[in-house]
Amino acid sequence: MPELPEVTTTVKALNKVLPGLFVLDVWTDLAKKDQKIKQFKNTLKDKKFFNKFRRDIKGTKVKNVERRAKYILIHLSNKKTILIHLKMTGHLLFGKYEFNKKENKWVPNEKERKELRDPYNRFIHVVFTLAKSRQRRASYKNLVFCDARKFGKVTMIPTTKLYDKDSTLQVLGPEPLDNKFTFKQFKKRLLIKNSGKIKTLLMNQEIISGIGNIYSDEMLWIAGIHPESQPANIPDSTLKSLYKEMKEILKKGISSGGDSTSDYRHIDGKKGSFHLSHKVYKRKGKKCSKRGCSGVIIRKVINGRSAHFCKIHQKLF
DNA sequence: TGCAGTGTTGCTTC
DNA sequence: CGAAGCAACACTGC
Repeated sequence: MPELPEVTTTVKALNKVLPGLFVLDVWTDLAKKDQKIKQFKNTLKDKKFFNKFRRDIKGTKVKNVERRAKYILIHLSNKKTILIHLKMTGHLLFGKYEFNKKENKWVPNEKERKELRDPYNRFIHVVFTLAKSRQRRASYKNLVFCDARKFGKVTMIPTTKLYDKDSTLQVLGPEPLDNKFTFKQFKKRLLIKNSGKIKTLLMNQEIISGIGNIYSDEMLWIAGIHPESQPANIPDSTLKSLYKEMKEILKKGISSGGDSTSDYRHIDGKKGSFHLSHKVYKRKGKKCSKRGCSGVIIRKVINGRSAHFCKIHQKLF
């Protein structure tokens, strides 16, 4: 689901279709009149914010789309940036949709519906209408935010303020696939806290950004490290292999078009294929597929998250 | 049938 | 201060 490879896949696809399009309008069914929950202020879940968001966005043009950690950044010509986090079940679709007044919801138009026979298209919560010019509404397309559990977040920030002190993006750790992110830095960042389990640290966005539950399980399996190992106890040679496998598995995720174990979809509604090559994630009770290993994959809750691993070849340091 | 489990983050509590 | 727990929500699968 939406971890670095999924968000990368979506952003790459959006960059092929969105730049240059004008935003004609935006619709949502998420906005609540009196949003009392603090973390939803300044998001589309807040009616007041949505009204302002809609005023700001109408008539602007999309410049380009960028990824930072698991965030999607849509830069606009009005010097503002739409910030989207897919959280657990969110995904973006691009195509032609129609508002069905009878059912009071958006549906893919007939042509697209045939290809998108997918139950998750039911959960449409935000719809942007875009076109090549401010006038040519006839040739519109929609950018659609689907999210079964409604955990996802959509907001907007002035582009220059994105990396202000204490902002959401400012506190994020380095990008794991950045060439400047060396082994030395990787090790240093894992040791920052002086304690903690390797799996939890890998998923901590302030230490390294973009890694979540699935990819952390998979990279630890390949590197032969038990998820509860303390980084300080892991020998350099093993840590080096984790560093290498981290990059490899994330790249494999990207080349597989992401992981569709659950709701994640490409912008055309198609599934990614990374879930077909899982070695541990969601494979509880299955035989460990490492050559010569006699282990069985187990599931254990570690710091509130389910971890999947092989007790035999994944060594506890 | 009912309830445990589901990818993430950030607020609250200790 | 940091770490742990849980809430945000709706569905699936045992």
